Amino acid sequence: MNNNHIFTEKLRTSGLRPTRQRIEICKLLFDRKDTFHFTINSLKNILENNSSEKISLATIYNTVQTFKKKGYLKEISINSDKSYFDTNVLNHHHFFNESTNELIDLKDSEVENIKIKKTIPGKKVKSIEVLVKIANNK
Amino acid sequence: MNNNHIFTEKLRTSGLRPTRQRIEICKLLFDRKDTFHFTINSLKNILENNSSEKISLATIYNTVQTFKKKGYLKEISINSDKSYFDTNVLNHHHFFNESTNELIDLKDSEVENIKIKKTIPGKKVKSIEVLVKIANNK
DNA sequence: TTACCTGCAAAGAGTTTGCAGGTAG
DNA sequence: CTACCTGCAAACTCTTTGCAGGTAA
Repeated sequence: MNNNHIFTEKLRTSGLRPTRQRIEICKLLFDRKDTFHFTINSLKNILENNSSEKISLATIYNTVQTFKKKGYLKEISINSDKSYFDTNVLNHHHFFNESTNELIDLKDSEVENIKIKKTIPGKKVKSIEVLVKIANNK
Repeated sequence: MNNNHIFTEKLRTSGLRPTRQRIEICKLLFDRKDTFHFTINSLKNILENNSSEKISLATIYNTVQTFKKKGYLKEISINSDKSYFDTNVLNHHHFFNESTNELIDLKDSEVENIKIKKTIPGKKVKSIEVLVKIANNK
């Protein structure tokens, strides 16, 4: 089906004009039922192989950053090598497979409620996230 | 007191010769009772202000990386801007103050036991860590 | 037509590496 | 003495920015 109007809407509400390049990016990010994890570089590779458009790195960076600011994408902190992004923007937990550098979402129901017994005066909790690092059994 | 022999030992077991510069770095990192969090840049600034030695960035980077590989330091994933290190090398949880970019350790006893109800076949869990982001009350 | 967008290349930040002179053992 | 180490600067990687030509409205 054609979801271009949805992408156009997402772009407009982000203050971006719907250009050919940006529509291609939207298709990749948002035209799917499940969560999608990516790095700028993996996104670039997929675009190069699957899109007829030439899309420059700069365009990818600024589109992704704009979506992140708007709340359509979430950045995940795994390591400082590169930025990982997630199309699931709700607070949630992750597995990170150290053998493959792959991220896997954990549903809230898959993690028992987390209780932090310490508070810091004058500070508000913004998020509580668990990162479970896994690796291949040797 | 003088802990130089301890530092020398740490350096030797890491395969590094105990030089004046490295001893200075050790003093900063390990001559303290409590946990110490730092970035390469904060470490460089402290060294510049507190040490009579001139210590180049390259020396700081490679000493810190070597300690990390040896397991004397732990790298904490907060964001992809820069690397944060921790002298507490056990698996543990953190507060991250987004207003000040400060890390605070959480004791295990301050976080109720975390249960992950999902497993990934063929993978082994390496660590489970919680990051609680906090910010100033406005 | 006008403001915004694109691709390119150059600039920036953090980190790593190569090298010539210096130092621990 | 020899192998390792230091400081410096250059190189690298990831990300951002400036600019001249192109495009949406």
